[in-house]
Amino acid sequence: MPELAEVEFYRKQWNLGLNQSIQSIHINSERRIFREGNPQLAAQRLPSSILKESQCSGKWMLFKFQPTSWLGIHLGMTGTLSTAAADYSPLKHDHLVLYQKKQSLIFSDPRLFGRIRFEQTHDAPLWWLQLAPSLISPEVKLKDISAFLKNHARSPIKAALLMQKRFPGIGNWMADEILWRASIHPRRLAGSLSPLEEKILWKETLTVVRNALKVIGNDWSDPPNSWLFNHRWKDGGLCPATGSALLRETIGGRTTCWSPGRQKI
DNA sequence: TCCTATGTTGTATG
DNA sequence: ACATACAACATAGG
Repeated sequence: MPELAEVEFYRKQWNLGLNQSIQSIHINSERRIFREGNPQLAAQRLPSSILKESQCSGKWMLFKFQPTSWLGIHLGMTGTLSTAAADYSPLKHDHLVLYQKKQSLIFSDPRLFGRIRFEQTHDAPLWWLQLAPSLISPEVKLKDISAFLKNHARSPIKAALLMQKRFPGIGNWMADEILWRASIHPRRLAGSLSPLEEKILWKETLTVVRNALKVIGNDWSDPPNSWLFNHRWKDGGLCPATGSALLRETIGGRTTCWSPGRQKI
């Protein structure tokens, strides 16, 4: 499910456990979920450590534990974070449960596309520091976007928007939402956009990111019906702007929805 | 049975 | 080496 706003929502679910120590942990499917981490080390070090803070970077979350433990979590396609009572019994798809005195913190993921990285370092781990800067940080400028699109000139713009190196946290629905707002056909090649189209694309990217965080990132409210979001999945969906039928095809390897009258090749 | 699913990566190909 | 395309991963639900 998760793109940057949903990831932000899930990250906050564990805030209930801030500044409390871990009593014990439960790990399941560790060969896959910890495929680039170290489950033994996590099982050894997390108990008795204290959850201090967390952050998001794109679709990654990082949880900091005192004294020197870090838990990086990616939710894949179907991962979730939640909390439950302190005596919670893990279900089939619960791959990590951190038991605290007052509650348990749960990572669950039926499809196992998610991943957990555990590190024992003083500072935040290197892989975290090397993630792409947030789209809404001042360091990312239109010229960076423009240069990136030129470097991927022969990719459909839809595929380019899904590349986490430049568009961290953007996923399938946000990419479609951005292109719909910018009135750009998802099959247009990234290198074919005019300077004006690039400018509009970048402006709408920022708008979609900010609005998604505001609406979904806080309490998972439904986006307003004026967004493409509420119309894109169902057969027979109509464009909220033009009222005409939406189209869906696979572009850039993902099901893509667009409004043919508004987004032209 | 077959198709779909808000993601990423390894591999093949150009 | 770089860019692009696509199968593979694993499970559930329509």
